[in-house]
Amino acid sequence: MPKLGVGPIRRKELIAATIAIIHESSLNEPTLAAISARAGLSTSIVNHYFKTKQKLLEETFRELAGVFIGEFALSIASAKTPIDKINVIIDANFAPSQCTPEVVSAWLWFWARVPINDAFAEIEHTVDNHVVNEIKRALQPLMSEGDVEDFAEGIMAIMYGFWLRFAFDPKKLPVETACRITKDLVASRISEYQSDIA
Amino acid sequence: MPKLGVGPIRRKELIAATIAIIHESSLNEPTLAAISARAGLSTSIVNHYFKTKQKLLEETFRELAGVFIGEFALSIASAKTPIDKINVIIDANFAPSQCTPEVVSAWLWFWARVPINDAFAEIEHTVDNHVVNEIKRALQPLMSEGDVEDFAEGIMAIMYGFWLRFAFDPKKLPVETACRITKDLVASRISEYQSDIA
Amino acid sequence: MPKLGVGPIRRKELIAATIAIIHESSLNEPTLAAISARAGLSTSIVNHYFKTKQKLLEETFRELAGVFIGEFALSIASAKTPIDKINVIIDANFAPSQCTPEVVSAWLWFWARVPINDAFAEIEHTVDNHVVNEIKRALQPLMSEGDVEDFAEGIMAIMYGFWLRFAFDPKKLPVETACRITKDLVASRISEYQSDIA
Amino acid sequence: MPKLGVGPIRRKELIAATIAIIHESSLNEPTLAAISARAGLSTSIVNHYFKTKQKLLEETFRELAGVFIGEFALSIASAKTPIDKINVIIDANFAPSQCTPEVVSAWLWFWARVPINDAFAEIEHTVDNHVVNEIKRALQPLMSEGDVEDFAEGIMAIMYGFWLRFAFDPKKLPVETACRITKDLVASRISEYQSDIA
DNA sequence: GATGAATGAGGGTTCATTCAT
DNA sequence: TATGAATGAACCCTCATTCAT
Repeated sequence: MPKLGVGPIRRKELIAATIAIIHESSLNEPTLAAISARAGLSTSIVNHYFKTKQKLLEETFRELAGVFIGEFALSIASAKTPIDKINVIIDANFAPSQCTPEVVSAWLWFWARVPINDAFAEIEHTVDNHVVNEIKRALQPLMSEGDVEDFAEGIMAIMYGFWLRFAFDPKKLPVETACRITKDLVASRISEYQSDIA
Repeated sequence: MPKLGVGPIRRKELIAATIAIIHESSLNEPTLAAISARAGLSTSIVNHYFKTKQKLLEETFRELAGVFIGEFALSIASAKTPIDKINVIIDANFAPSQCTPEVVSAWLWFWARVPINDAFAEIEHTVDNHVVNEIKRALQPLMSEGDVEDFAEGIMAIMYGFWLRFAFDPKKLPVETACRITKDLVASRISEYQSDIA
Repeated sequence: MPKLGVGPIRRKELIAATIAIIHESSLNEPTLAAISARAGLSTSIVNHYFKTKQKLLEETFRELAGVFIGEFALSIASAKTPIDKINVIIDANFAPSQCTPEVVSAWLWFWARVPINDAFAEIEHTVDNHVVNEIKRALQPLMSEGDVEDFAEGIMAIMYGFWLRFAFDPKKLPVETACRITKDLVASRISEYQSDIA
Repeated sequence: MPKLGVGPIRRKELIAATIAIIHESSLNEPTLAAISARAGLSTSIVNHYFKTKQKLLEETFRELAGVFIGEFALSIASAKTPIDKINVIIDANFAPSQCTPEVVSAWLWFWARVPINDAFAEIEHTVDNHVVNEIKRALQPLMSEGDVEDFAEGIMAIMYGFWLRFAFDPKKLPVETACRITKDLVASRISEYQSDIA
């Protein structure tokens, strides 16, 4: 096992601190002072390891995206039926690693800035494409192309909506409940769709 | 009809500018410079009319909340069946006044700051209570108390999720489509629920 | 008795408010907002009656100086012996009208700004000359010219020192005590001076 | 001898500049712009070293108070007779370090703000207690308790009065003269007091 | 006679960044 | 590798002033 130099360690620490501070500051711009204080380091360290704040944020977003795509890739292969595939996708979206308030806040923060930050936009675009494509591929056997589009939008909307609640709602809806509700809604719609066809 | 003095007019203008700038700055803190420039006025004017930035933002949130509650109140009375009531609630949430990118962004911005801003929290709390109560009241005839809770959460999640897309997604999903998808999902789930019971 | 128009009345009110606010703000620059609020008027009124803040302050200082000179002039004529004259001067300095915290604060405020405000300097100069001359005239029969100078400085210093305490010291030393202590110190010094001569 | 890093040096420079600027601005609120310009540094440096203007001012006052208490402590031990002790106290008050226009202006400025600034109040209170106690201790052998109080007030008043002149009077009364006058006044009063008793 | 509308200058503070060590 | 020194831009806010009414 390769021993990490102090560099990569510090980078990880700073990225973790960034995510934490984004959440704590309620979608306000996280300050380097807060981030480095959280990491127990001086402010200048950011310049040392990431050159600019923007670069630190990009790395943070890339890290988030990487973990998410990872969750996704792991399970999708094993599913057989369309319904199974959809459920696996839903499970990935509600994976514990993706549903902590800190992670959700960070996702929202980056997502909100996509329109004014090209680097963020590119990362987000890649992830979004990936997810939407997987959903569509799973749905294709079940319905017409136009319906697939709508259906995918609906599923995404439900999951985004629950994420919002995970980030901000003090009632702390359990992830499992959210996951179940999502699956139920999707299953109901699919079964109804199929009976409509028949 | 009472003629508005220049005061109320300027206040309206500044509130409108605030909403616009919140959207444009992608959930960054809107600056008074940007807001007043948008309104074609000097920065000092905010102190003149609102005393502080915080007060301006509170007024802005109150305005948003008022309009939303208004949409809501108008239509709810006319609905007869539970399904009708749910659909009326969904219509209110997807009313054109609530689904422009500017308005959605503003809602998200205020919502995100609820945990760190007591004045915002109070306004949000009032609105949230109102909406959740209406949904629950509509669902009560249809299902058990525990299921009502879950169902309400699901409906809210869908709508929140679509709102997120309205705010940020460049694909500009039509509001009508979102509304229809939501209603379909809800209707499917209800009809399935009822056949499960039977 | 001539009836005052509203103009002179407002001017008096604003001058009184200015003195009060100078004291309350602890030698900070009094703001027009505070002054006019105290007078129950709008800010713009100052421009209306005094044109500028500087002019208002000058008028205020002139008013203070006028009252002081008045106290002074009233009593000086009646004194016969040098000691009597000195005591009359001390009494004038400790006259009730001159020893309220508000008035003392105002004096200090203007006095402090003499070096950077020519208009204030001129007013102060006139008053100072007047007082010093009276003290010297009273002392001349008692001692040599050089000693007169020193003695006058000492008397002024005592009185200024007590004024400082009136303005700021929470112990609220009674004016009568201050007056008596001053007179005692002066009388002791004079009697010792005379026994030294003899 | 510990070598000072640049930090302590800058802090000293900024404190010195603060005192100078308070004097120059004639008891107006000193601005950070003026202070840092005087120190040849940028405005932001204050945040770097003192965090806030208030903190800078507190440090400045603490510095003034420390030097004064130092003057005081040095000499008090060596005095034997009550009169000697009083004179030593007077010398300390008129020590060159305490009688420059800059230092006196600063004292007055802080003193004036004691009623509205708790941090200043605490510092002032400590110093004031110290001085008054020393004076009283010196006078106790000479007179009754009630007289001690009055006498101490009188001595303080004289010194405060002279200080005022040092700060603002362009005639620039020599410190030595002020010191001598004060001692003479005190000595006269004491000797007369004693002959009254006898 | 009196006020509200509106502004521009200047205040303290925050913050990301650069640089020398 | 890591930090403190230092700055300039931008922020919100205060304030005296001008102007129209």
